[in-house]
Amino acid sequence: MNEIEVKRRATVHDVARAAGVSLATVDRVLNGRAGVRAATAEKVAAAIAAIGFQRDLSASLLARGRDLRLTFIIPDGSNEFMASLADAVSARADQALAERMHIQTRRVRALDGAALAASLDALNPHDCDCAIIVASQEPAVVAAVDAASRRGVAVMTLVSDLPGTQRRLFIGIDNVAAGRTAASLMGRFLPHGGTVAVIAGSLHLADHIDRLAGFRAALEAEFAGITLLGPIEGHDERSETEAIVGDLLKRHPDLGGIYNLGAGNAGLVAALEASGRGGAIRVIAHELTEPTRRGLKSGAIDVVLDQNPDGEIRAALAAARTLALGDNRIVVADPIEIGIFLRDNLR
Amino acid sequence: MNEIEVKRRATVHDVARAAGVSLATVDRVLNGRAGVRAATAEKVAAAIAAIGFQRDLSASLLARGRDLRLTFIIPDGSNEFMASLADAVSARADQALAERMHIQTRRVRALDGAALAASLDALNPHDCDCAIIVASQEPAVVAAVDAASRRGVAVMTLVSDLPGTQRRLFIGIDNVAAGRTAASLMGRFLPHGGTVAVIAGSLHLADHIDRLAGFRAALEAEFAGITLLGPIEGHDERSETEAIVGDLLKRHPDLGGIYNLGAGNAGLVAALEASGRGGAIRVIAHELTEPTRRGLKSGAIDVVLDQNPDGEIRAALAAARTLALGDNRIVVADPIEIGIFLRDNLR
DNA sequence: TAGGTCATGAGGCACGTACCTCATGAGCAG
DNA sequence: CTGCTCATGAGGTACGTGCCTCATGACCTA
Repeated sequence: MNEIEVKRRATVHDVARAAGVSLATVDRVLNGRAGVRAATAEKVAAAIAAIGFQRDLSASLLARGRDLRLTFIIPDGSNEFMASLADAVSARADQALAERMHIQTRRVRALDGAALAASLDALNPHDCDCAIIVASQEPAVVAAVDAASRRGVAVMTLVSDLPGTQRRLFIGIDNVAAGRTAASLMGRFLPHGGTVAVIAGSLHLADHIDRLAGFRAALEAEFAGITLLGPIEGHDERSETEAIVGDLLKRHPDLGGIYNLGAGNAGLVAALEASGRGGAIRVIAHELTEPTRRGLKSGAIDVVLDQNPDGEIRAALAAARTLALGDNRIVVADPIEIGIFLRDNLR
Repeated sequence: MNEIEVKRRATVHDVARAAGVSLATVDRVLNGRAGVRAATAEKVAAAIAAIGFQRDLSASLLARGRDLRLTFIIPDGSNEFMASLADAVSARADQALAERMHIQTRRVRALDGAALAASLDALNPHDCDCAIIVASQEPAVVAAVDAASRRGVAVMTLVSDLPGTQRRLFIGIDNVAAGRTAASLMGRFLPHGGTVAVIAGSLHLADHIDRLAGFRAALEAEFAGITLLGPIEGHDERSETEAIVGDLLKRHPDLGGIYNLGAGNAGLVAALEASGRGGAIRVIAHELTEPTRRGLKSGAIDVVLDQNPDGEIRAALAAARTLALGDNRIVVADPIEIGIFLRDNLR
């Protein structure tokens, strides 16, 4: 008598009863099978809405009797961030398997649209339900994404989006906001103004363009005392970036700060440490990787903005799981937050 | 013939076969039921390890035929952060329900150990599998946590830990690191040194003590030019904090910064804005709530350190789900990161 | 030896959904 | 009317695990 009364969750049986149709018909509607008149389908839909039916994900996956098959396609090469993204995928693989998600990872040459497109073209719905890709903005990739969607392979974009395609979801940070944040910190670090150099990877990369735009806009709006130098392109390369920074330090003895919005941070740290001026110059970089960690610890880098690869992978997996439920539902993901790291809150 | 070969996931049947025992025995071992000799249990454990069996969470919850029952106990009162924590719980309720987790939230008077203990005592394993509490460090609470654990109600602590008890997991940030981070930012904001006032809620709260310790240590180690004023206790109250800040501003025309490591931020912002010196003083506060958001936007606050209530709730739910599997497994959660927010990366 | 306890096995039903086959009846064209 | 298509219903099995009952045989104790 002390029982707590619990509302039983609605099941497909309840839907059938409420709609006045059979279980088989409800099943046909729920799983998009043919052979149901529009009028009947609507009755079912109305019943679902009326009683608030939610399909039981666990039971659904169990009954399907097969794991969800996901393929991550991640750029290869020297880019440490992409490596950490791949690591984050591996780290989640076991947990994902326990939730019936079978993960496969492929690395393709960075900035090689043809390779990415070929990799996408090789996927068929028989062995891949969903592809998660780091997209580069090239026509071949756009075509491959749409083709995969038509074949029945859902596509989600990670880190770098591909708007205007059939991709179901984008998972990544707001890079304009990241640039603004960098400016806001740099401005406060230099209360008496000064010169700040900006280094980018490439001005053909959407995320780098966004960061630069945000950085510039926020500096102009709030910190008139700061003069911007650059941007200089380092092509995300260690040695090239090292040369650029070394040159900057030599030519600008009064340099107040450096914002590296691309990769190549190993070179940045090396040049700073070699100059003996590490610590006297405020430095902001992107992505928490081995070189930036080292830089934070040594004091060469003050702040690292990070897009939390682990969180992105978690969000991607959660979204993929939802995707498995229905074909026509809108999938949303928790927004990815920009991580801000100093030496003192290194995880 | 084009089939991709998939390793079938191991099931309890496979474990039984590998161990040379019956399904019933495997079940007894897995679910901690009595009536199995130690030697037999070990054979089963060995088989599980050997074939890498992982219990299917979905099927397990389905077979249990009942939802996981979770009770959040969250302090009530004027504390905006606790309100946002409760909001985060509500926001996840639907999603949780779809994963067979039934959430109940209770609010108890803040800093009232007896009330929290009573609330815990009222829980019995029949209608609550797991309690998630914001613990305060009082003997009555400690006793209640251990009693609940003995009764079969698992307890997890949120935001504020209760070490030395039977609590299964703590979910929250590293408050010493948070204090260090605040110091590290403040030090860089004031490159020529200055005076920084510290306001705490209460020096009897573990998290406040930790933040203060971290702040102090990092200032002393790295920023000798900064003089610390306080800490002054504002008891997390709006009006008291407002009075304190107003007084500080009046008496210290040269004040360089304020670090409020407790709540009462509405008062902080009001006093700063009333003084007309907002923007000239570097201000760091905790928790992204309505008043701190306002402060960031108006420029009264420079940086807010946040412990990401939504992420904490997500982690708690994930951990609870794992907890449902076995009684004697070690549950781990993803670490909660300290969020750092400026006006420019407000979410 | 009789009676008891205890470890283990065998088997079945249940959870909610997916997916299959087969039957039935309505509607329609010729 | 005959023969066809098509919407729908009825009912089954399966997924992997939890939980229940009952049977069996080993071992101990009086």
